[in-house]
Amino acid sequence: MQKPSLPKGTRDFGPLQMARRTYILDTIKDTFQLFGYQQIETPAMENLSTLTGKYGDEGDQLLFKILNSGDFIKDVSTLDLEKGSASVLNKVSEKGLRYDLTVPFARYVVMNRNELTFPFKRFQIQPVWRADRPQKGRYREFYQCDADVVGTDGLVCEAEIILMIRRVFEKLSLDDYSIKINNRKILTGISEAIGEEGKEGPLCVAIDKLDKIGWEKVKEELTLRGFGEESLDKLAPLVALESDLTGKIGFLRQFLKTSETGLKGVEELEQTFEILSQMGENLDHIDFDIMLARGLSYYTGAIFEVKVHHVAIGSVSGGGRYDNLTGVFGLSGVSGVGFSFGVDRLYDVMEELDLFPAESHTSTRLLLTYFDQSGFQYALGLLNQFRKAGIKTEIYPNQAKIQKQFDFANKKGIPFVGVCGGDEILSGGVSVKNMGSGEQQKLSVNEAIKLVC
RNA sequence: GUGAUUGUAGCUCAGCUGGUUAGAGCGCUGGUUUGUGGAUCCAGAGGCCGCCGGUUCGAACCCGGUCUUUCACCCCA
Repeated sequence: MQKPSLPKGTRDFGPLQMARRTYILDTIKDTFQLFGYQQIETPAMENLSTLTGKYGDEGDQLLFKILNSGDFIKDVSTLDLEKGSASVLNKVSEKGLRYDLTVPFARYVVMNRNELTFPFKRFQIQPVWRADRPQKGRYREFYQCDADVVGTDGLVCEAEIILMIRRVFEKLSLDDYSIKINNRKILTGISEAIGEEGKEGPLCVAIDKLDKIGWEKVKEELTLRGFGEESLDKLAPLVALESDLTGKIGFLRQFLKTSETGLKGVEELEQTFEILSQMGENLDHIDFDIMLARGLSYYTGAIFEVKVHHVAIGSVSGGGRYDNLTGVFGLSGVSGVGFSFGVDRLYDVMEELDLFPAESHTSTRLLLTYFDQSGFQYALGLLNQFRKAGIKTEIYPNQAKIQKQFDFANKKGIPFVGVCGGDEILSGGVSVKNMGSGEQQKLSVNEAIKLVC
């Protein structure tokens, strides 16, 4: 007999966990729908050609590949084997598990471009898979909840993303968090302004670590990546800048005055905030973080990341605007913006902060118990009456001692137990015990329904 | 992919520098109670000490490999 086990980085979800996950997922889904997003689903597996090359070399390594069916080795030559794994791979695997929901969505949009009405707002809640090393808040199978709009560059979408994030967090009673926002164009502008045009990629990667490793280390890394001393000196005042929103914007206007792109980024950001104020909304939880850089190569405008304070868990949500995501699939000029909630991390955060409402392990309200066959038959008749009255009712399915039946109700957290014995059968009623208070009274079925519901 | 780390009863963990039949608490089963759960008391069941190999008279303990857990790096939700 073999010991059962799970693949690394995957988990089962028991009834309690599922109740909590559903609570989070319903909140998110409800919010997406409130803002006019429509749900779609795409297959767990995609053609490898759809997935590869979209996430960089690192990302390609993290893709789970699916072995071809049948004799998967039949096309592999000894030459391929000598050339190494890359050569063998495309002969033995042509499908892979999706790595995120954005790329499959882009594929979907391109394939259905003639049927879709643009701007198209969709949401998608499905698992994704990454062959990462698991660690805290990082799994190999996890859910993403994506909402994206494609076919518009209207900044109202950015503003609405902020509103959706705030609504979800409010519903989940999370209030100590910040929505970090920045604009990729500002980062491009910065690299131009410090005389390192076109190097915003490495600049972002290094600067993103500022919080973690400090300015000195970031400087080292940038030097390593070929940034001149002069450039770093120009960058320094920006890194040191501590100011409020208007202060930051004022500073950037000056700092980026030679960069058309950079100024455009600042303007987009300001307009987004302006839209919020026209909606009668404030800027609570919004943190304009000039140093926020998200690695994903396809972002071109706004970038978001949500961090809950005082927990050791990475960002729980992130996203941004991409101007040409569908380009690689042959449809260019479609601008989109979207973001994603990581349910598994939200779950971890809420658990760490003890924010889940106390719930019983079951939704059952009433358990019918009995002593013998006649009581069982009588209880079967009552069962239907309670259920027809809309009360979640169950009956203990096999004859067992009454203690055992009570114990069952107790462990499952069922709040009421209905006892069906000789007395009850004679009077046509049921004795209902409140498991919390211990009170028990003999009632008619109608009275019992009123008490329990 | 790199570097650490963990694994003993269903759960949380003890187990001395290698030495007889591997322990505790909680949980579980039964009883105390033949119409009543949560408390008390009594009794009992339950372990290839992650897996494979090596060293040794002798391994839960030492060594190698492997899987798993957790963590840092990389990257990311």
